[in-house]
Amino acid sequence: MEIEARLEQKGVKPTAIRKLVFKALLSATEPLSLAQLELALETVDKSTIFRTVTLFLEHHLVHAFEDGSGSLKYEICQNPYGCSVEDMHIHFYCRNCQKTYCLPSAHIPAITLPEGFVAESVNYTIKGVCEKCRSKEER
Amino acid sequence: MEIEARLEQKGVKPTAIRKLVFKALLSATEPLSLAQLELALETVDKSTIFRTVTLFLEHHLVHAFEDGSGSLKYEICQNPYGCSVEDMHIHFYCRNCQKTYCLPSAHIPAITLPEGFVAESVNYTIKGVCEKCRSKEER
DNA sequence: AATCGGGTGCAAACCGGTTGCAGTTTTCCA
DNA sequence: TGGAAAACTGCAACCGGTTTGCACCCGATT
Repeated sequence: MEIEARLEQKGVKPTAIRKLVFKALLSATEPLSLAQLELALETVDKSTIFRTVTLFLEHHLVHAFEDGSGSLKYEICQNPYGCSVEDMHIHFYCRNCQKTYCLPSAHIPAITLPEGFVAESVNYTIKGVCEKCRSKEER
Repeated sequence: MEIEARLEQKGVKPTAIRKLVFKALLSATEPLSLAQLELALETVDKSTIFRTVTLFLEHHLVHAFEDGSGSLKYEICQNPYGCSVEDMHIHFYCRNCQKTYCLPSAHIPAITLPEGFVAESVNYTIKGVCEKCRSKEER
């Protein structure tokens, strides 16, 4: 199975729960928080989910970022063979409906850091109001 | 006094504590968390500091962002007459020494949002290791 | 001086995230 | 094949940052 292979490829033993968590993140239409994962996987304990996504993080299966909602969001790395800084995209968080949009067309513009600084991860998030909510507000 | 004028200009009554908080943020060499403000202003209660910066936020005297440290950082808006999205700069957070650097030379490259989306704030943060910490690590 | 409303301190609640521990399952080797 | 060791999971408690309820205080206004 596809999911199993991706876990194994990164050195993560594909237990039943891990496959569930991975699948939930894969099939979600947006990056998910721990709470959202907990909701989606009612049978699984939150500490297990936490440890699972932490494991995924360490093995570069997913990445995490803060979108301005106050909680971390987790997202599957697009590139199965390693998710580099350049691959990261911008996120848009709607303060009204609380949905987090990926803007995959918008790659994060690179910045030249001061001499000696080393970037390990990048977070570019825009907060505002999405199209749907704005058209509602205007009425 | 300068500080008093800036508070009043934005419709914030300049109480003694508010001036203290504003001054602390102004004179800091980096954006500060609530905990850091609490430390800098030992006589002031943390809930008061919280309500003060929240008030500042509402009146666009400061802006807040999450730098990857786990806590929000507050920073005086550079432009006293309103802090627009274009004025925002990039932050660098060192996971080793936990210092947050402003990279004011690096204005955030603009992104064209999908039709109908409205940006209200922007957060572009890079996490990694700063020059000082890196040279230490290498020894 | 009495009154009123905003400002402040204290304590407690809250919430997302994290950990300790015990029970269960899997692995692996004698 | 049995049985110990290691890995995985659930439960409950904890933690730190943030937020709120409430009572008191203080300055402004009548």
